Amino acid sequence: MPELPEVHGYKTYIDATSLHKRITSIDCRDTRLLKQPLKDFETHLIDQTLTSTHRIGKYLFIETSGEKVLVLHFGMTGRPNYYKDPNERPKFGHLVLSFDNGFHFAFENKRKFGWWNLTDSIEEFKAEHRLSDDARELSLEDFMRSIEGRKTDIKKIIMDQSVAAGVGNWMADEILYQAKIHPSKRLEQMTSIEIEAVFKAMKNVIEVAIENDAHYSDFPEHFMMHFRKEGATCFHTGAEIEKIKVGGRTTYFSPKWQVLGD
DNA sequence: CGTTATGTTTCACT
DNA sequence: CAGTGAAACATAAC
Repeated sequence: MPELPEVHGYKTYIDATSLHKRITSIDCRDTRLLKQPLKDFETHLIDQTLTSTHRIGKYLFIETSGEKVLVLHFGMTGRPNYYKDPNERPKFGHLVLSFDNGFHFAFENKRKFGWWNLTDSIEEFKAEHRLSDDARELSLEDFMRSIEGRKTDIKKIIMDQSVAAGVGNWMADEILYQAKIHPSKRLEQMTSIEIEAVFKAMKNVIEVAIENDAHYSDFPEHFMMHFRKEGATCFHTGAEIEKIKVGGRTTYFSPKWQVLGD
């Protein structure tokens, strides 16, 4: 379930398990997960080691002892899995790196929307993909600058990876619930106070989610993740949560708490 | 069987 | 160029 906090956890996991071990082989069951030919990955990764990781939004960059940087995106259903016994290869571990210590790193991807790529530099990749700074690091000034003049729904704005890298669908709903802002509120109709409230809520949701290892049931009780579903009721108002579409994505909000105004 | 799902990219229109 | 809505990608789970 990878949005920023989940990928943060994956980074910690990979740092603790998979660095500084010589890569002996790559097993790819489905090359659709690779943005470049398998041969390229083998050329650049075999006999090398993973040396460090950097996360920007939902993207994880893994530097290697070779020339290239490995880029991972987990899609909607990806996660890493480090294991020893080959029989423990996860069902959806379509892509596996094996290390000289006998352990394996599986890139699990049930729905195959995740992928691997190779890049020369993180900065280059970031520019090519118009990726903003990570939402956790982003300054209010940069945030305000990048949304200036935009005319669309606030939810679409905060989910735009060129505005704040890392905010996905559940986080956007949570952020707007915490900020008491209707997801369809047009940016051009918002006051700077409201926009700042959204920014602060974004920062808070990220920190709370990371503190709790993205484990939703451990979130504070006033967090929407506990009632982000049809038929559930809002913690603050007791009113029923509504489900709508915003920017093509399913959106949950509390109509009495997040009032659209006129 | 039909619907839905945490994401990104592309494309045809306004 | 900015924004919109839909489609495409692929597949499990309800």
